[in-house]
Amino acid sequence: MTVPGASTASAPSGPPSAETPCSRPPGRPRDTRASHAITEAALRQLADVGYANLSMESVAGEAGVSRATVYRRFRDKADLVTAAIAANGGGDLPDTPSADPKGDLVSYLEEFDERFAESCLEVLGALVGAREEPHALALHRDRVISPRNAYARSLLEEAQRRGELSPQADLELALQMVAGSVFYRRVSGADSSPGWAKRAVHAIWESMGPLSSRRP
Amino acid sequence: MTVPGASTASAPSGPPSAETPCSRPPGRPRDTRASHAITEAALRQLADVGYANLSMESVAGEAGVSRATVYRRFRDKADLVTAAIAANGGGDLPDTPSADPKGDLVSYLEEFDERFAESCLEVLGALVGAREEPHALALHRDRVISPRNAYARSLLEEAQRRGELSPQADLELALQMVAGSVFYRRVSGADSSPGWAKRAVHAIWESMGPLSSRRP
Amino acid sequence: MTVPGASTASAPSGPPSAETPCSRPPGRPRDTRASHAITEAALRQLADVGYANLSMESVAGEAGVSRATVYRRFRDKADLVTAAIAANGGGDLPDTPSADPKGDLVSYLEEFDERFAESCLEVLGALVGAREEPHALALHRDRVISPRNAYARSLLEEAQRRGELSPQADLELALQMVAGSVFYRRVSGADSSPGWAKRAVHAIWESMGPLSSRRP
Amino acid sequence: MTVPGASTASAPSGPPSAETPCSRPPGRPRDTRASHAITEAALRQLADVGYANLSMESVAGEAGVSRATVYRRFRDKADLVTAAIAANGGGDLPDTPSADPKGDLVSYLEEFDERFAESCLEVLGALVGAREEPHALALHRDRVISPRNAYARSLLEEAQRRGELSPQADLELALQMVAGSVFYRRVSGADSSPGWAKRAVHAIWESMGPLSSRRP
DNA sequence: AACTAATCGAGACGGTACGTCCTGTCTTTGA
DNA sequence: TCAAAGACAGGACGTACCGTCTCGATTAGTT
Repeated sequence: MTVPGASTASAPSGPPSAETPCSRPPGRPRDTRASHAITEAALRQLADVGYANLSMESVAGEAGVSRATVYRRFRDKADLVTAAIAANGGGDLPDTPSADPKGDLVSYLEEFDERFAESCLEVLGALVGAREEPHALALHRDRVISPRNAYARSLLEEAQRRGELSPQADLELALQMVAGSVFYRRVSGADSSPGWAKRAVHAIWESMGPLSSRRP
Repeated sequence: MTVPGASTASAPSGPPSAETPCSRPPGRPRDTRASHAITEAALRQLADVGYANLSMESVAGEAGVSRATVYRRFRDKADLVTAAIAANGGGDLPDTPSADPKGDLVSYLEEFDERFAESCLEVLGALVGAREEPHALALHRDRVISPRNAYARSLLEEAQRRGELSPQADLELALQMVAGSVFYRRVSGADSSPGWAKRAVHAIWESMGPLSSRRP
Repeated sequence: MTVPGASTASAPSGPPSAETPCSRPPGRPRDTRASHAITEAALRQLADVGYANLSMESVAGEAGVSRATVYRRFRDKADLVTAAIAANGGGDLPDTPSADPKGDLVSYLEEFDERFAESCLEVLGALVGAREEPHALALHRDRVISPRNAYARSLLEEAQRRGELSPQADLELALQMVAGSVFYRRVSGADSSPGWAKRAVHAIWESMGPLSSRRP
Repeated sequence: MTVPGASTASAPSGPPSAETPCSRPPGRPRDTRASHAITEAALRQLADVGYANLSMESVAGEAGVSRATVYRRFRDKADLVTAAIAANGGGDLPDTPSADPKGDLVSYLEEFDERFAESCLEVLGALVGAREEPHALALHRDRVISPRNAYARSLLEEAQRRGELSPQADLELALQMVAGSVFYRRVSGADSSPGWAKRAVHAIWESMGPLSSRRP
C-alpha cells in the first residue's frame, strides 16, 4: 500500500525485489524462509486436496506460519495459489531460440500436461467463476498462462520461419488446438494414449504445412 | 423435461424399481413445478454469480422453495449444478444422422462455446478440485460432457463414412483438438475472432482428409 | 374435532371411548394395535434416549407405523409422551382406603422414584420450558401428576384420620416435602441410600405427629 | 465477573496452563463485553422463551455478536445456558458463617424459588434427558447446584453445631426435603401460600430438633 | 355390489435450529 | 516493523426434526 519500493508484484507490499538499491524499508524484514514455505505448502495442498479444499489455515499450518503471515504476503486465496504456481511451480521456460520447434513443442505439451493441466483447470475454474474480482484471473493469466502461451507461440513462429509451417498458417488457432487438447482430455476424463502430444502436433503440421492448401 | 414420473433421478430417491413400469411410487409425488424452478434458479445463478458464489439458500429462495426441498432432490451443490446443466441447460442434441457433418460440427462448436464453455469450465474446475468425492465429477461427465462428446464424435464418424476424413484418421484426437480449442480460448482469455470454429474444423479436415498422409 | 363421541381425551379426534352406545362413526376404525404400539414405543424411547432425543419418526418406526398415524392420535410430541406415560405407564393406583398409610406412603414413594421420577423430570422440564403452549403442561399434570398427588394426599388424610398426624398438620406441605425429596435427589445427583423413603416419611411423622407442637 | 484473564473457562480454550500465573495467553484476548452480553442475553432468553425455544442465533443476535463468537466460548447450547446461570445468574452466596441458620435457610429458599427454580427445572430436564452427553449435566451440577447445595448444607451444619438440630440429624435428608419442596411446587403447579419456606424449615426443625426422638 | 368415509403407508413440503468450517480483518504481546 | 496467536463478523454447508400436506391403497359399514 504505502510501500516505497514500487514493485509490480503480487499483493500487499510485495518483497522489495532486491535489485532496487534504495535503502531498505524500515522495520523488521520479512522472513524469506517463511515466504518459501508458504508457497511450497500451497503447491502441495493444491496438488493434494485441490483448490476448493485448500484453506489458508492449513497452508499456514503446513508452512509452520501464522495465518496473518500468509495474508501479509497474499491478499487472497486466489492470489496465494496463483503466485505459488507462478513462483515455485515453474520458472523454467527456455528462452533461447529452439533448434527443433516441433520436438520442443511436443515436449512442452507433455510437461504442461503433467505438471500444470490439473491444477490450472481447477484454479481457472474457480477464478472464472469468481465474478466481481477479475483481478485474480488476470493475475493468473499474466503469471502462468501468458508466459507459456508466449513460449509455445515462439516455437510455432520459429517453425514458420524455418518453413515447416506455411506463412499463412493461423498460429493462434494452432496454439489453441494443440494446447486445448491438453485441457480437453482432463475435461472429458479421457486417458492419454502415449504419443498423444506427438500426434496432436503432427496434425497441426499436416494441416498447416507449406503445401496444405494447395492440394487438388 | 416435463415428464412427471421417471425424473432425472439425480441422487436421493432411487428409480421406482424398474420392473413395475407404470405404478407410481408411494407417497406424495414431488412437486414438478418446484423441481423446475430449482434447476432454473440454479442455472440463472450459475450464470450470474458463478459456481463458487452460488449458494443453496439463494437458489432455494429464488426458486420459492425451502432449502430442504432442494436437498431432497440434490445431495450436494455439485449435484444440483450438474443436474441443472444437464436438465434445463440442453436436452437438444439432434440424433438423426447428419447430412452435413462438417457444417454441423461447426455449428455445434459455436453453440457449445456460447452456452456451455464458461459454466462448464468453472463447474469442472470445482469438481476436479474436489478430491475425495469423484461422484459428482463422474456425474457431470455422464450428464453433460459425454452426450456432447458422443454427438460430436458421431459427426466425425459420419464424415469418415462419407470419405471426407481418412479411414485412418484419429477421431479421438480430432475431437480433443477441436473441442479443446473452445476451452483454451476461455483459459487464455483470447477473444474469438469470427469464424474460429470454421477454421478449427477446417484444420482438422485438412490434416485428416483422405489424402493428407499421401502428400509428397 | 368434529367427533360425535365427545371424549375428554388427548387430541385430534380421540377414540370413541367405547362406553358411548351411539352408532360408531363412519369410515374405517382406528387400528387399536397401532395405538398400543405407539404409546409403548414412546415409553421405551423416553426411557432409552430421553425426551429431547425422542423423535416422532423413531417412535413411529419402532411402532411399525407411519408418522401420520402417530399425528392422527397425538397432536404433539408433548401430547404423545404425556399420554403414553399416563396410559401405559401407570394405571395402577389402589383406590381402596389404606390400612397402613405410613407404610403405603413409603412404598408409593419408592415406586414413584423408580418408575417416574426420571422421565417426569425431563418431561416437566420440557413442558415448563415451552412457554406459549401451556396445554401440554396442564395435560401432563392432569394425567400424571394429579392422580398420584391425590393418592398420596389421601394416604396422609387417612393418617390424620387415624390420629397418626395432628389435625392441624399442613398436609400440603408434607406432601411437597416428601415428594419433592424424590425430585431433588435427581436434581442434585445424590444417590439414594437405602431406606431414604422410610426416613423421609418418618421425618414428617415426627414433625407433624399429634404431640409435635406440644413439646416443652 | 469483570476479571479480564482467568475466565470462567467453560469449554473451548483450556485454562492458561496454570503454572504461569500472570503472563497473558498469546493472541487477541476475548472481548469481555461480548462475553457479558452473551450470558446476559442467554439468561434473558431463558427467562423469556424457555430453554427449548432459546436459540444460539437469537442469543448471538441479542448480544450483538456473531454466532461464531458464541460457539468460541460455549461448545453447546447446554454449555451456554449452564454457564450463564452460573455466571451472571448468581455469584452471591455469602460464605461467612451464619448467625441465624434457620432464618438464613428460609431466605435462601425463598430466593432460590424465585430466581432459579423455574429455569433450573427446565434446564435440568433437558440435561437429564440428553443421554449420551452427561458432561453438561455434570457441569450444571458443578456450577449451579453444588454451590447452593453446599451453602444450604453449611447452614444446617451450623444449626447442628448450635444445638438447634440433633447431632444425629440426617442433614442430607433435611436438605433434600426442604429443597425438594421448592421443586415439587413447580412440578405440581401448586401456588405457594406465603410462609411456605418458613413452614418447611420449621417442619425440619421440629422433626430433627434435639428432643425429637426422645418423645414418649 | 356399489358407495362413502375414514384410516393407513409413504413421503413431499416449509420452516427452523444445529454445530462445523472458512474467509478476511482486527487486536493483542513479544521479538 | 514483523511475527505468532487468536478473536471477530459474516456466511455457507449439510443434517435433523417438526408439524402439515398430498397422494394411492385399504377397510369398514351404509345404501
